[in-house]
Amino acid sequence: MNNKKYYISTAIAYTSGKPHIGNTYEIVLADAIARYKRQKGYDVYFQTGTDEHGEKIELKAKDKGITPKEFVDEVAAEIKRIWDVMNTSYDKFVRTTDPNHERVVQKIFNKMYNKGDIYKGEYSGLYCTPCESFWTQSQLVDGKCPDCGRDVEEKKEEAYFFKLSKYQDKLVDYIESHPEFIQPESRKNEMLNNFIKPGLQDLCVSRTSFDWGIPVDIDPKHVVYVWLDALTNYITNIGYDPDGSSSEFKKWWPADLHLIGKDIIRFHTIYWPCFLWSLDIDLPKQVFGHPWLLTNSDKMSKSKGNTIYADDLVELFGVDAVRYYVLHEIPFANDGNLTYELLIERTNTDLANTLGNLVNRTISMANKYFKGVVTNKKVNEEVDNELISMINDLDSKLEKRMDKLEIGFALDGIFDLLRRSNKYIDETMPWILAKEEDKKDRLETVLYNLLESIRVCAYFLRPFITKTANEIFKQLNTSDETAFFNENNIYQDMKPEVLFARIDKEKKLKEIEEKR
RNA sequence: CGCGGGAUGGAGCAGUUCGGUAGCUCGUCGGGCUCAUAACCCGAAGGUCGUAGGUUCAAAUCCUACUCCCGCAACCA
Repeated sequence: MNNKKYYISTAIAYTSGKPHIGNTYEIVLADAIARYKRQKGYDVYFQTGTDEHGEKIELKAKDKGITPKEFVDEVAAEIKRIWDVMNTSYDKFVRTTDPNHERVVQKIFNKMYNKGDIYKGEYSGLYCTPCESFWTQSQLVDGKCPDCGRDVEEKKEEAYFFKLSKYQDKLVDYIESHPEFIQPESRKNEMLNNFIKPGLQDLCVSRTSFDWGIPVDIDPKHVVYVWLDALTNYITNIGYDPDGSSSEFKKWWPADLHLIGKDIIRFHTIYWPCFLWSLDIDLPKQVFGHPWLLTNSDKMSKSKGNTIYADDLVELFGVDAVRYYVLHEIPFANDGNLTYELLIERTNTDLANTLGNLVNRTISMANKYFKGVVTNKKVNEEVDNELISMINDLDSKLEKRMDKLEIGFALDGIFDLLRRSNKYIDETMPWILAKEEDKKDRLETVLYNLLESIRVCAYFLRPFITKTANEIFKQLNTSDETAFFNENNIYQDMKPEVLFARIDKEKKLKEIEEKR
């Protein structure tokens, strides 16, 4: 029995507004990996949640005339609802406003301070007084405030700093000696060359310009920098405590995979390792910065009006069409593209034609020729060998892809077998066999092989399109979870039902247009 | 000369490590079949593998220069 543990996390979503499909992609990806690992026998802990502090949220709440807490309660509930609509199997949904998290973050801050890794200093920067904001040199437009266009001035402010510089050499060594730590690899070079090697500046880890954050308890006019607050969610919620961690923490940490967007790799591969070292804790095994999902090859944003929301898509196409699309279409390293047209085409060709139709035609033949009772008569011919060996090879094929987090290629592997099964039907021509009485056992063997192929595909599809896979098992009327060709099944009382109806593209697009 | 990634038939990708008939999915066109969801199966058209040179018997693959695209460039998450 394999009892290895697997701790996977997504980044916690920032509660500044409703997440669009691009933001939702990450939880679906994590869910597929988590479900796959569970199926493989791992003891899995899958954590997600929300990041709820910061100036931006304070301002948004003010605009709405409610308290920040009321604001984040609303948004966090909406995010959780969408995660649930996407049928994701997270074990824990954490929030940075959780009292235990806040308390432990304060303790962490104190521990770093007592150790000398955090010290009090002065933050100086370019400040726009009317806007009450600091800007960096690169953010300025013609040397002026990018918001109001007025002059900025050098201003100093009391602040706490974390000694990133202390860990610089250690970090370079670690990243270079652990090539798997940052994925994909191109990101590793980006971090090393752009940030770490030129020299790490100490990081300002407190703010006094706004209040919506965790107070520094040795100096309460400061609040803790949001990233120190947010990153620690990965340990505070499994029982880390500077005064003594729980057995749960000892069981799960270090995390096996932090799944994050490519835009926040810097925080996870530079700040986070240094914070952990400061606390004398091991680093997570791997950080994967996934690419983005674009609409019409353009970044999604509310101002562009091209935002697509996951719950709207689910309503239009069903949860598994959406899950399948995002999991299949987004390659390992490059950004993916999502349009209604592409989603409809993908759903029709793969899910309706290749998968749905195969299940439907196979079960229909079983019912028509054998009144729905099919066993393995073992009247095999040469042509069966390729199909059966493909069935038996699927497990190792998928494992190779999944280990490299190549989800899209893993799905391709399953669909290769589904396509091969459709071809097998044409090669064996069951409708011809059915006309000859002495070919009855051969016919039954053919159908048996097909049913096994479908069963194994459904088994491996379950981490990705869970609802559909369960529906296929129900239609096959079996609970056999064998990952390989099983010679001794009995199929009976099967009911064919359309899994994915073909979508009329023109009609659907018109329907979407009218809804707008 | 900031760092890194990329440029392959209409679309999306594989192949480049260790040079040797350019492959896959989708789309288009033609054919077949009828168990099935206008589905499924077979076949065809379509590529000077970003540009220009070089090495080699042979280059998408190695070398040189150039063009274009994208990401990152630190205190907003």
